[in-house]
Amino acid sequence: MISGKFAITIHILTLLHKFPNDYLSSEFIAGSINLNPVLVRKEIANLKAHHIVESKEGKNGGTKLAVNAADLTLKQIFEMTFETIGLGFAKNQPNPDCPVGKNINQHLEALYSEMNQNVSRQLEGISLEDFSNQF
Amino acid sequence: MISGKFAITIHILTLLHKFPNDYLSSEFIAGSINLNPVLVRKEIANLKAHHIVESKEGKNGGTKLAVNAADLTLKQIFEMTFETIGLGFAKNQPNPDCPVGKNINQHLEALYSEMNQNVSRQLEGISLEDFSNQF
DNA sequence: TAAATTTGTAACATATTTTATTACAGTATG
DNA sequence: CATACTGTAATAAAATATGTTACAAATTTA
Repeated sequence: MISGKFAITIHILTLLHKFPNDYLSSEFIAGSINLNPVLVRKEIANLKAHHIVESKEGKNGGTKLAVNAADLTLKQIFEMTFETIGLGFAKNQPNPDCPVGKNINQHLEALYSEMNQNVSRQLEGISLEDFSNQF
Repeated sequence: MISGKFAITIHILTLLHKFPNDYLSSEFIAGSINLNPVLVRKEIANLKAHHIVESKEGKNGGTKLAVNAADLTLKQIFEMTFETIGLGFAKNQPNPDCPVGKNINQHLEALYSEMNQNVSRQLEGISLEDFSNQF
């Protein structure tokens, strides 16, 4: 399974970009994603920690973008929500007495690291503005 | 979370490549991965369905490679175990009455499709033999 | 200042996916 | 015929992701 964090976060940011002058409530956003507002607020908390958005509490409060959408890349969003891609590891520590078991994770890590560089290059070239303007 | 299928499968194949003349038992393989033998047999069943390995039942049975390791690419292994990478989708159907909700999944799919092509190109260039010879 | 609305967050519940275990029929070997 | 495998189903346990409820704190507006 893969968490929906990236998809949810980019959905939130796209909405914020579409309404640049409003503080959008978590409930409004949740209505577009079809997601519980608490979960929206959790993702927003993450965005706030990275200074991508700002929120206002209280009545008529909500959240708005705090950065220029042209300067925020999908790579940054990816890193805020995923850290890394890859094709996974076996759950248990492999057998250290086997030459393959002993080294496989290190080789997989190297492979996945290349994948990340690869994907990062792609995502670096796309800004939130680019993404949002497709709609 | 991400399933360990790819890692487990490539671990199995690396072992088979290291012992090209033996039928390896699921128990032996499981000992290297540190995984339940039944799960090893399940991944082997998948490999068999793709004609990558062949098994022999009964005493002294086991599994061996049925293809040339130089001709089997990590891309093929990836496709046998994952189908696709990506950064996920929100679990619920987004709101079709919202212009963003209505179209976001389609745009994400396009993005992920590019990611896949990107990663596939990388994995295409690495054979099982290449991977295994690192050990 | 009081009522209403919204964020922030914790605590808990449910759902889904992944991994593990048990069991046993079927097959080949010696 | 005993042994050691595969193949597969059924079930259990563990891990992760998502959902819900509750409520304190903040801010607006009447």
